[in-house]
Amino acid sequence: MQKKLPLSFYRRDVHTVARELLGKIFIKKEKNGILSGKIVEVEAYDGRIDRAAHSYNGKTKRNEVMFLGGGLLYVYFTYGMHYCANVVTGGEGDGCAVLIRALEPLEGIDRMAMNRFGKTAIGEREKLSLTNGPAKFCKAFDIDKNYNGLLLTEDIIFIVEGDNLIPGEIVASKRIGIKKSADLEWRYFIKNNRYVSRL
DNA sequence: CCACGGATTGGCT
DNA sequence: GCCAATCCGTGGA
Repeated sequence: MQKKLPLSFYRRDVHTVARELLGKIFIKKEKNGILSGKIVEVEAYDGRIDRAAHSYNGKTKRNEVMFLGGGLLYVYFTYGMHYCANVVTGGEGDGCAVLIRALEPLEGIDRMAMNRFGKTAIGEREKLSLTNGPAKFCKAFDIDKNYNGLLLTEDIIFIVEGDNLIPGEIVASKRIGIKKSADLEWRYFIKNNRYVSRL
């Protein structure tokens, strides 16, 4: 097993971290085994200048984890039924985070299938939609508010080295599903990867 | 106190 | 492509 990314990886510029997270392996250790996947799509949020960021209007109970500094997991609940997970970046007080939008499933696919569809026998179409969206990935990995504020250098949820991408493999585009600061091209994804949520 | 709407998804037309 | 589902944080009265 590869070494966990250190705190210093996360405590940098949010766009640098967002781009470098692509190709890396997101891992959750459970009693029954490991769930893992390659990160293929992310979005950057910067509360200092970005009106779409939850942290834009300052610290609240919901977003406080975003202000605690790089290396924490920020999990929020939305639309009355979905969780989404972010990696906090930068320094304390910055209010920056990278939303994990999609993974390519690697280990524990049967358990992801159970979490998403309630069965292990899935076809190609279902496999492709296991983790190709921020709430789908949280459902597959059974990530909810209990994981909010978790330190990514602990032995529960963490990220390790994976594929080394060349700049030409990374595409930047507008972020999905937001109305404010909608023109910023702060979504990054791996070109031609089948598990990206949308083109 | 109350109303609004959201970093989404899946089902139906 | 359109829209309902379903909570709760947030902001205004």
